[in-house]
Amino acid sequence: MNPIVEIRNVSLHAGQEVLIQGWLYNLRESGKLLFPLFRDGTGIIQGVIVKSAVPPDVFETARHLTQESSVRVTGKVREDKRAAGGFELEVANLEVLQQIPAENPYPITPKEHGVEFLMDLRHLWLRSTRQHAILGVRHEIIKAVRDFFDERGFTLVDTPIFTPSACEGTTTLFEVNYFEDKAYLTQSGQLYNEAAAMAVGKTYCFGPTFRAEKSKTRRHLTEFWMVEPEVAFAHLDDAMTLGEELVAFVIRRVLEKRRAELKTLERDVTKLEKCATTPYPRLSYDDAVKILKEKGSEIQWGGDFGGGDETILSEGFEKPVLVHRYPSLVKAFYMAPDPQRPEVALCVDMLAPEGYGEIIGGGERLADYDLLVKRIEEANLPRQAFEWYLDLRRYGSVPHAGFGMGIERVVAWVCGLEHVRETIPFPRMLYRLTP
RNA sequence: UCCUCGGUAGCUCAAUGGUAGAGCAUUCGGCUGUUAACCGAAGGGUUCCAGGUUCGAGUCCUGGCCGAGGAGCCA
Repeated sequence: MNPIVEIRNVSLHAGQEVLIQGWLYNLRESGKLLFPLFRDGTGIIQGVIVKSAVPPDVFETARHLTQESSVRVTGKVREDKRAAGGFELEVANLEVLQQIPAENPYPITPKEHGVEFLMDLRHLWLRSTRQHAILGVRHEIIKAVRDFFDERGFTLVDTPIFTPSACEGTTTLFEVNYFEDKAYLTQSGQLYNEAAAMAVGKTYCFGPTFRAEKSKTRRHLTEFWMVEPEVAFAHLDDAMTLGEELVAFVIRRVLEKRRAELKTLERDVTKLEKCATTPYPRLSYDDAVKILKEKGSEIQWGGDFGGGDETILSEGFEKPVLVHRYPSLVKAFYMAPDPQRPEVALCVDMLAPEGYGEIIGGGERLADYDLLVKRIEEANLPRQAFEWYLDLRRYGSVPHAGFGMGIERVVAWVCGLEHVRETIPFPRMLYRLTP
């Protein structure tokens, strides 16, 4: 029996006869020669079939293989500079598991396709090299995020996806039936994270998040993944430092482990290399408004940045930039005010370079019981729903800070993608619930 | 919700108000080193839907549906 070999490992088997299990990626033909490309999820290898060297039925079977038909192929691995990847497979035999009929061929051809067509066929689109590379980078980013927090003594504490009410009361939530009651899909693990931080000191949650906003831009999904650390006894500066160290760690890891994928995506890695070290530039909201006004933005002090403003700001820096101390009025009720200037909050947004915009948002939480009660009332939130949250200020309240990082926006930035819809296997958007 | 653009072969797109076409995909043929191979041939159409103008509509008009980009909105 020939050993079953993954294509990524064929170089270890040069000169040996092996078995590869996969799919036909493409087939080129040149007279009595066939060049089938096989993929198996770990890579692509070119096969060579010489008509005179194999039984006639093997040649005929191979000649009629259709794109994405599933096969088991045996053959000898040989180093050859003429093959992409440096190795090719001298095919000796070929077992077809399923031949896709010519009347109903695989719909995604090696040529160009439109976004709508590819999104309708997202379940098949994932097989293409480009999507494959993005999935690999996404995996590496998630792994790096977990390693980062695990190595620093954080405890993963999962927060609920069904929630009884709005966490913040500002954004639109997805409502679901919960037996005789109503529940909402979480928009943030934030409040539960604060409870966890009071229990274990340093915590993070990592899971899906849902927002029912009718946003239709390249930066928005209705379902996306967010990692949210929360640290007891931490202040705004600690959150900023943690954020920049996390992002730099992730960038270093991807540069170290996923060069091949970044090359497939034609990513300019020199731009990422500049972001692999800290510190990142820090900018107060006041200074950011000044810069934006100089560059012609309509922004006035007190207003939140629009998408265009974020782009202008981030384009001024080669590294991600930390914008801190926004006006309290545009931020959530639980943000701690700056004791020096109560009109601004101890919060921070990290804007990725190259116009990718906000990837992190967070800051120091309001630890004072009386002030928190006041803010809940000012925000017209149902006090009763927040009694458990107020307990965190009744029983041993301490300063604490944290943030949320949107995984898809980070993946889009690292991969250099136009749109976040390609960063998640099955995107959920305003007008997209299938497949 | 608003603005802009679009919808023609399985896919990507052409077509001055006057015979609906190309490339890719599929099938067949040619080629012993191809690299999104190449060369030749064939099959393949409710031009998004409904109305209207016209001798004649893929093209112009009205309404609708669907999509894309953006705005608003959005830690």
